[in-house]
Amino acid sequence: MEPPGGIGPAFRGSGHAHGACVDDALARAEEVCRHRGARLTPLRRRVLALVWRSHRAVKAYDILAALGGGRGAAKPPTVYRALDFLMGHGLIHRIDSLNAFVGCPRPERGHSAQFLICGGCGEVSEMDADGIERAIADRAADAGFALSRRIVELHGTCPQCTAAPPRA
Amino acid sequence: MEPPGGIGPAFRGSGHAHGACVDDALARAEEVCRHRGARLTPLRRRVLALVWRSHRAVKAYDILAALGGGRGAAKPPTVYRALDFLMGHGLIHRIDSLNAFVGCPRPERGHSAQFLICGGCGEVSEMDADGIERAIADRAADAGFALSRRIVELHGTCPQCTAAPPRA
DNA sequence: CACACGATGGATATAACATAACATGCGGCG
DNA sequence: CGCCGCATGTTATGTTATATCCATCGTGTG
Repeated sequence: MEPPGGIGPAFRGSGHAHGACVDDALARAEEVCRHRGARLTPLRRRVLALVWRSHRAVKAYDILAALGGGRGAAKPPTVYRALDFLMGHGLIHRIDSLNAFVGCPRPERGHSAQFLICGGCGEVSEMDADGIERAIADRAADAGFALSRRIVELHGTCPQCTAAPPRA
Repeated sequence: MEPPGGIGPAFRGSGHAHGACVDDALARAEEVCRHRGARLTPLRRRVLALVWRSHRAVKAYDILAALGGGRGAAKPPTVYRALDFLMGHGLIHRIDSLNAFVGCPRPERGHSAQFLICGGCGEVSEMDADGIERAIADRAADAGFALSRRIVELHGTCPQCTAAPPRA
């Protein structure tokens, strides 16, 4: 039971060694931060780990709840600041259509990605499809439009959920 | 008082007859609704007109404020219901990355569009670029992903704002 | 007419998402 | 030490969106 577990534009089956997956992500994050002299503090690391708990987009207030159990609970700014830091370093992406965040599988490379978002299981898969980027760049150029941020969020149903009833 | 604006994938210069532009939009909306037996009530018409006041994305609470001046002021659900109706009939689009709404220049045709959003003047221009759609459909098919909603929101700077200091 | 109905929207309340402004703690450095 | 810069804590508030219930109105039917 180890179907496509990769990082690319493929959804995970039911069994995948998620622990290792998270560890990898954290290791890559450490690497990236060391490389740039950015400080991946315990709080930021914890938030990043929470984002990576699943391959679904995670809401800021869910992170907040997970962080702040009871007394001395974390407050919204704490979470948003950590998320801003992580986004700033490309370690996570914001999914605007969900007001939520996903871990970036390839933080090393500055990239602009496209997201496949399954309405069944909620998983988000990141692509870096050249064809899409090129088509967008071409049309923007036609319009004389200077692109900065490109948002491509594609909602639908992943292969697993198409095959079997949704279950996350 | 003649803000730029436009309907195609091109940003307008400074002078355009926006009054006529709004009138057109409302007329098309009447048409579409009559065609389907949907009721473009006075409230909905008013909200649509407010969305069309500019070619920028309009926030729900701005509409609320514009509607409800004083006593017996409109409440949020009123606005959101009207917006839902208008979206349901393709008369407006939601720009997720802005939490705001723009009028659709071609409500007749069911379409999935791409938006160019200028960070200078705030104008939003709707495209229906086949190349982009095709690239997206191809990559989704590769991934075995069944598409439903496609969100393409492209932020950047329009030709006018590139040429001259932003002003809007 | 009396009535049930569906559609519309008003009223109240609250949930969900996000930021402003200011205070505190801590490590480095002159 | 005294100061600075950064991360975080704290308080308060701003912004966006929905749930729930109720009033109204037009329409079709008995």
